[in-house]
Amino acid sequence: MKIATWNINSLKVRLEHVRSWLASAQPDVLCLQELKLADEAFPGLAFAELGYQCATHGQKTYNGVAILSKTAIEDVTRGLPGDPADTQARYIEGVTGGKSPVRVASIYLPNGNPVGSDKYPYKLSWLKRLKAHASRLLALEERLVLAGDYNVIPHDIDCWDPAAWRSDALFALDTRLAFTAFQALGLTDAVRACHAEPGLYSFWDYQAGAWQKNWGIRIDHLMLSPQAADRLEASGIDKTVRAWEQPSDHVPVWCVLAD
DNA sequence: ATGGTAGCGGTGCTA
Repeated sequence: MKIATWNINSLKVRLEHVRSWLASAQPDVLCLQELKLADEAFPGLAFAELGYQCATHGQKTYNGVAILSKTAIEDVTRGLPGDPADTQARYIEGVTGGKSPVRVASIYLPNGNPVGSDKYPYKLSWLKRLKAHASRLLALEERLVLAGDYNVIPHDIDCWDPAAWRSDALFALDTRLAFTAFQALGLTDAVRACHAEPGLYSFWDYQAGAWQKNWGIRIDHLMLSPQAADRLEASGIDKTVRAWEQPSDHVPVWCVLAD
């Protein structure tokens, strides 16, 4: 079973990119972030044509997440539990995979910039809330994949220039400490489990020719429960997509689990 | 030192 995550920065603009990638990469499950669409505007038919069912948690203008799957998506949760006052559409979870069931979440963690604004404590509290929810999910002892745009650079080797990112909300010490505590619940980073080398990036800024200079960062992650990690066969980042016409600033990240 | 890009929506916010 191939499971992927991709922040597409507007599904309206990127629909044909997503359809092309689905047709060629053939994932069983694709988690999308930054739809920037209300559920009423979600192009479900365009994915049904390719054999995918969809569960969506949309929002107009900002955020918005979805799960696409070749099999039925059940037991769907919309919104990250733990704060009824949080109305931003950044989390959807469901169980899919047919005879090889896996619980999958599509996550769009707050960016948090600038550090010092009220956006940063929102990011940290959101990550803490994700940790609390993940702890409950791990107790189920299921195959679990928490996939998405975490807006977290885990380590120095995950960015081109660590010094340039040191004071950024994606790499600040408190961010990395909170992410480390989350991962220490027993989650495996699917890309790092298969690839030790530096310079694996999933995002290149639109500005300053970042793609051409390879000024990238790795912020899109697939975090696996022990039951999923035991079945991990391969993982990767489809960076060629970043060179497509009018691309997202993120590229798909994927893993393969044995059925 | 500054600005550099993209999407949404029709101005400034978010990233």
